[in-house]
Formats: sequence, structure tokens, C-alpha cells
Amino acid sequence: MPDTIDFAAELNPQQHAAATFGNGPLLVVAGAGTGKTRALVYRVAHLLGRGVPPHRILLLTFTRRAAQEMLGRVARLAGGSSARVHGGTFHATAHRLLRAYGPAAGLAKDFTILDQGDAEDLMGMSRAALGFGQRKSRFPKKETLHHVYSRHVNTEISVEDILRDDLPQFSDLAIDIKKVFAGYTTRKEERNLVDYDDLLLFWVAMLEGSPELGARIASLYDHVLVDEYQDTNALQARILRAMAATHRNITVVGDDAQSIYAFRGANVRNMLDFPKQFEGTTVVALEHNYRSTQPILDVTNTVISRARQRFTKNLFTQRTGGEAPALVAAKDEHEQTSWVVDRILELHEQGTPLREMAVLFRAGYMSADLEIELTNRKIPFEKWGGLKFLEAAHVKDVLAFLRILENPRDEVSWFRVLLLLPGIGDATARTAIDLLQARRWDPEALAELTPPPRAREAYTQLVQLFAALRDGNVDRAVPTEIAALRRMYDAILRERYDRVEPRLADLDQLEIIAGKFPSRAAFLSELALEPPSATQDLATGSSTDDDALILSTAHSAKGREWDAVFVIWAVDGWFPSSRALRSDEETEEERRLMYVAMTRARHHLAVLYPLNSYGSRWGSEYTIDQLSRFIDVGVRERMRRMAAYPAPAPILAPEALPGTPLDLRALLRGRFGAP
DNA sequence: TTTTGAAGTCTCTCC
DNA sequence: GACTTCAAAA
Repeated sequence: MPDTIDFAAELNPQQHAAATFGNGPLLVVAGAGTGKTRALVYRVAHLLGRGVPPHRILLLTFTRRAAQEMLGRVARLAGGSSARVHGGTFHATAHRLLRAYGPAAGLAKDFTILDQGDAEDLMGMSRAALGFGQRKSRFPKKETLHHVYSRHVNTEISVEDILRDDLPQFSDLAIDIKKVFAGYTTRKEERNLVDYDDLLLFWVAMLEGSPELGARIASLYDHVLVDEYQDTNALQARILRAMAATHRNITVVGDDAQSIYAFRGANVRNMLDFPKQFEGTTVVALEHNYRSTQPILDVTNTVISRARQRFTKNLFTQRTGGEAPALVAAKDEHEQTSWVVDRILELHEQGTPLREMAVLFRAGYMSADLEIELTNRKIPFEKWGGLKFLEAAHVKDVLAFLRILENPRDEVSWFRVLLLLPGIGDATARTAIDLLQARRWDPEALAELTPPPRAREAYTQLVQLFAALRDGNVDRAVPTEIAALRRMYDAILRERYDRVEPRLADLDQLEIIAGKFPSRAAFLSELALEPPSATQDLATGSSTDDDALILSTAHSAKGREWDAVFVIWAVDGWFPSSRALRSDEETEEERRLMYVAMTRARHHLAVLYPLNSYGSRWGSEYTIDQLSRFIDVGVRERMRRMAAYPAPAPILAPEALPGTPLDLRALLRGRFGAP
């Protein structure tokens, strides 16, 4: 199939060079919209055409959305033979390798994956066990501890240096903080838990720690290709070095101007230093933009030209014509919403499908007002980014039950489940867990504990539930398990919340999703690594062919493009986020994020900023907002500046009016008995 | 020891 | 405006 592709006709010379490049290290430096994914996809097709077996190609990306998109495009281009190209995010790939090779490397099987919230909880347990932060003594919160830990693992920067740079107020606590980290790692090991960072760490360890195992794993693939390389971190770079050590067939594609994951440990240096890491690297630059019209490009080029340091690329296009991007001042959030919705309907009537339009924003919650309005006006939409569904307490509760069944040593889940019972708090839960640990995590051991009187009934129920679920251990489907535990849990839910219906509906959804997986283990891992990405995915099962407007965070929008793009909340403090303005590096990352958002547009781009917001944050202050600093004078003059809606004409006072004089105050005077 | 109510905290981005 | 934390009461 691949040999029917006319590479020369379908690609420009630079793309062609990248796609048909032979063996050895290749770095593709590609600007936004220059078809870097296209080059990568065609390169895979080319390799297949050269006779490389699909399962010997590894295609890595940074986010799961990018992975999905890329594998889909390969499949469409190269047909069935591509079906077995290995690919996914670094984490998902690490997970697959660990399930296969982990046992050979001393990792107990049936480990469960901690998502970020779980990892933070476990960190909190470690902190509590060591007695830090109990009193007034200042000690970082569990979230902060986890952040420092994760940053340390991913960037390979010492804990001391991270504290000094990011959290100087805790600098003198480095020794104690490291004790908490030690406790955290021990707990993970004892409880057979693996966090996101461990996935990468263990991958490296397998490659570097054992020559035999390392060689075995590295030899699984003949070609390694990486998209969005500017977003990889130090650990990932090490993985790639080891994976490509023998054959050196590594292709990486990236754009330094779109590096937006430094907060997660990504380092553009990986890309800048790639030629040093791999001697004899061929560099190909893609500068021909195929996405946007010239007026849009003029604006986005200006935005990024203000960046501190970057590879200079001159993006050009042959798409002349098109209107200048709009810069729209709205009175407040609601006017911003109205303008966006009106414009979307207008474009829709002119023939642009909803799916070809997107509204982008800095953070998930900023679309709240828009979502309400869209719902009211019955405009279908799909929201990307944000993991609300899995973060909802009731969903996590149900998953905790399942995770105990999967891995009875999962302390985080035990704690969560025990606390659900009325009359059981911190102390009793702790006792129960200590008992479990002493009894080698046999759930039946719970029966030995006499719970506080108030908790007796529920506690007995719990013990019976686990006994029942364990009895029928043979091949029980996950939805059946969920249904069984919900007989107990739904009652708790009703007790706890006033509005249970939406929550019960979520759990129904969870049951349905669970049915799609062959095993409980597969279900739980998938949920941690590839959580349902859009709310709609859940609601309808699959909504891929429905026409729906896309709402997305700027981060989740990377790598995608739409005919029309609306960037909302372009207000200083929102975008850039006020939280990300503490250092020049952070500010620069925000700028690149704005650049990413604006470069998603093909034909229509509008940037909106409400002039003021009403107590949108806390309190109920009325604030006057400033346009985002990234839309500076030079950028503005390349845009069409406009007000969302014209101010109403003033009511003119009459110069003189004939008729009876009226005394308005007199109407009320004396109404309640005059003094 | 658990619960409850009040005071206090800080919002993001993703695997 | 939601969620955590702290202090006091049951």
C-alpha cells in the first residue's frame, strides 16, 4: 500500500527530505503549521514502504491526544499494514514495557498506577507518618511535596536546587523533605504502587541497569520517532538515547517556539542539544506554513518575535488574502460569550461545520460561562483538557474499591474506602490499615477489628462486600463488580450529597465504560494513562462523527488546527496566568502558549478580552482588566480592533418640556405616615 | 475519636 | 466559590 504514495508530489522539498531520509539521527525543526506531523506520518509510511515491519517502528508523542491523532493519520495514509506500528505517549509505552519486562526486573506484577491525586495522597501519608506539618511548624503541603519530588525525578535537578529556586521559604527543610520522599518511595514499593514518574524512571532503569535486559528492550525497535520533541524532559532524553544507542535511527520533530511544558520538567535544551547528543545529525527545517492566511501569520509572527531566545524561523505562506484577525473588546464576560456564540452561529450558517471551530483559553474553568450559554442555545460542544470526570470524588471512590480488588496492598484506596463509612475517621482507618498490613493485606482480616459502635452496621457490610467479591473471583466482569459495590456505595452517596442524580449518572457511565475492557487491570491502567479526554466521549460513548464545537485549553489544542479560532480571556493575569509570572522563564512560556493558541487558526482568528470582570475570582470585587501583555502595540496594529457590541446611544435630555411639573419624591413622601 | 462549624487558602497547564 | 484546616463540642 505505501508504495502507491507519490512522496514527491504530496510533500514539499523539505518535508520530502525528512520523510524519505535514510538511516541515522534526524532533527526536524518545524514552525507552527508547517506540516511537521505530515512529514512524520509520511516518514512512517516511507519506512513501511522500505520494508520495515510496523511493529519495529516506535512512534512517541507527549500527550495522548497527539498520539491518537498521529496513529490515526498513519493508518489513513498507509492502510492496514500500519495497524501494528507501536506508538503512544511516553508513559503509556513505558507502561506496556513494564507489564512485559517488569517482572524480569524485580517489579511485582499486578502493580497499580497512581494518578496525580493518588500520588499526592500517598505523599501526604508519608508526611503524616513522619509527623511533619502536624502543628504550626511550616511544612509544604502534600501537593507541593509531590511537585518537588516529580520535578526532581523528571529534570534530574537536586531537591536542594529546586527548593532554592522555586520554594526558598522551605530551603532549610531539605533534609526533612527528603525523609518524606524516602517514606513515599518505600510506601510505593510496599504497596505495589507505581506513579507516573516511576513509569519513566523504571524504563530508564531497565535500559541502563542491566546490559541484557537493556539490549533486549532496545532491540525491539529499528526506528524511533518522536513528535513535539521540545516538550521532552531530561529523563525522556535518556530513554531515547538508550533506545537508539545501537541503531541510531532516531527522528525527532519539534518547534522551540511551542515549548509549553516546562512546568512538567520539559527542557528545550533537549532539542537544541540534539545534534550534540547524536553525532552526525541531519537537520531539516520546515518553514513553509500551510495552515494560516498571511494576515494571521503576520500577527502570530509578531507575537513570537518578542520572545527572548529562539531558533529563528521565518514562516511564510502562499495563502494571500483573508481578513486580519479581530481583537475584540467586550464589556464583561457575558458580552464576550455572546460575541463568540453569535460569530460561531454566523460562520456555521455560512457553511463552516462546528467541528472546524474552536474556542481556546488558558485554564479549564474559564469556559464555564460559555458552556452554560452553549447549553442554553442547544449548540453541541466537546470540551478538551481538564480531567474533571476522574477527579470527581464519587468516581474516585468507586475506583478505589476496584483498585483494592486489583491490588489489596493499595493503601491509598483502602484509606479512601474506609473513610466513607459513617463513624470512621482518620484514627480508625489507620488502625484498620495497620491490621491489614499485619495480616498480609488479606481483606478478610478486617473482620477481626471491632469498629466504633456507630460504624458497626456499615463496617459489617463492607466486610461482607469484600468477601462476596472475592468469592466470585473467577472471571467476573468489571461492570458486575461495579454494580455489586454500588449496592453499598450508592446509599453512602445519597447520605452525603443533596444532589445525587448527576453523580449516579456518572457512575452509570463508569459502568458502561468498564464494559469495554477485557479485564479490571486493563480498565484501571487505561483510566490512569488515557482518561476519557472529552466530557462528550463519556456522555455518548463515541461522538466522533457528531458535529460539535471544540472548547479546549491552549495546552490540549497543540498540534491541532481549525478554520476559526477564538481565544478568550486574553487578559493579563488570566492569559498570561498571574500564577505564571514569577520569573522571566515562566512569562516566556506563557507567551509561547499564546502563540500556540493563535497559530491554531486557518482562516479566522479572534482574540477577546473582557474589560472587566465581576468577582470572577474570590470575593466580589469589580476589577478593571488589562489586555494581555502579549498583544502589544505592534501586534494590535496588525489586527482589526473592535468592540463586541456598540455602546447604546445616550438618551438625550430634552431642553425644555411643556406640561405639568412633577415631583417624584413627593410620590413616596408621607407614604408610611409622615413625620 | 468523630463531627461540625468557622476560618483560612489559593486556584492552571498533563501523563 | 470550593476545598482544606483548625478548634471546640458531642
